[in-house]
Amino acid sequence: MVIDIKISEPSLQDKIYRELRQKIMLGDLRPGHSLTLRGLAQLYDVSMTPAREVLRRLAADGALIVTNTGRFMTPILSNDRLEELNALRGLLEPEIAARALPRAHLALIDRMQLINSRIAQAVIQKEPVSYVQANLEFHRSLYLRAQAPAMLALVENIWLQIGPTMRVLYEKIGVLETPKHHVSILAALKSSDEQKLRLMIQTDVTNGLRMLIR
Amino acid sequence: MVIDIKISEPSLQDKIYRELRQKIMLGDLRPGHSLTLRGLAQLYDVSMTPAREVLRRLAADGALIVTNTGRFMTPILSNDRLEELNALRGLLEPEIAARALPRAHLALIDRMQLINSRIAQAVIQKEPVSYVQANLEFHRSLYLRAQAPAMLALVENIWLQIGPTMRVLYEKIGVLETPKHHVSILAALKSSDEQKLRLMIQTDVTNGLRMLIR
DNA sequence: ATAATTTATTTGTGATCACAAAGTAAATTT
DNA sequence: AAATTTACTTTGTGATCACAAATAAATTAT
Repeated sequence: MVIDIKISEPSLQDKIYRELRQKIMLGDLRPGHSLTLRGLAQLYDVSMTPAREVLRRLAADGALIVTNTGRFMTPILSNDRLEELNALRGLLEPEIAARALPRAHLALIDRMQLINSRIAQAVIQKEPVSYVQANLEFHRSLYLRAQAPAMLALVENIWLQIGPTMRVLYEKIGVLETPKHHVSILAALKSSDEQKLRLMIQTDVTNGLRMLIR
Repeated sequence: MVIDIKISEPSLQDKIYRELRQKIMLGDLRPGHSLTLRGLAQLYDVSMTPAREVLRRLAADGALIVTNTGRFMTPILSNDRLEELNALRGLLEPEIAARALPRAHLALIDRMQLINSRIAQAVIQKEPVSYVQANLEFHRSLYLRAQAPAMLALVENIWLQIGPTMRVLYEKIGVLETPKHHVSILAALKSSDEQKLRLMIQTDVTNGLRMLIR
């Protein structure tokens, strides 16, 4: 009997998809940035076929919008929409954080503390992209412990939609300060205080935008 | 000056996408039902190209899962996953309902009452599909008033994921009774009682599943 | 008979092409 | 100089094909 090791290599478009998705989430692309099939295909040295699938998938995710003439671009969010998306963060993230709390052992908290120092570094060096990246990683590393994949998927979906807009907001305002509620979040984790954790996550998300949008 | 009326006819794949999406949401397809490119293409009398895009978009929505060998099928949800998705409903739907409350005038309530009678009819005739359809329409007609498109999109996304599973659950248990909390929801709307509305939506969602899953 | 192997069929992926619609630049007219 | 028309380029859509991997069916061997 021959044992088959399943390799199941990721298809070509999957790699492009993940790469572009990451770029959008971290704000590498500005709002209104348009992407073309042939442009993307050329960039990754593939044919139009994988390129179009990637763009449509991202559009299905809300990472891109499709103009009424079929063009793809990163979304330009109205203030209303941005606030709605942020309200969703404020609704979902405290819940998923609370679910992660019982499973958040010390090693995780240490790692989050480390990530937090990376955020501080990004503030000093005034690098909005790595700031956003470290900030999201701070939250994600916690949420992963919730073992709630569907919930995390929704949260990341929202991050994806606000990515480009967050970038320009950070650029405009400047990354002035390290998120002050992160230490409170860490404290709430250490003391296993669910109510405090929910509140701190909530305010971190809410104030994060209020600071930007004024 | 000539005024151009933009027709912007929906592309061929958009029609197929919406149709299939609806089918899945309403439970026309059972969990584990597999869809093939050529099968779908033949069914709608198109080439493989539009068919594959539709399937990938639905997969991006979570309406379909992609096996590790690239096949498409409707998801078979574990109990954990189903409960997680239902918890998300319980989190999101009260919020969006509360947002709709100030805008819910009498005409809407009347319409919801009408839909509710359709649900009762479906119960009598033991038609799970039209039961699910009317039930979702009851909720959606309310949520539409919230003017929170991103929030509604997330809610519908969840409905989409649980569609096939709900169908079989209703088949197994049988559609025994009209959802008893709907009248309370309508009452809360009439009296503009936000707290009651939130609670009733919440219990309607929660009990709906508990009834099925035992 | 049952398990293992071979053969045949089905299936998704990526490439290439024609085509029409949309966008852009240039030219012409008013 | 401004507006309109014309010509040109870019772009997404859908179709068709070759190919390799996966699945199903048939065959052989134990």
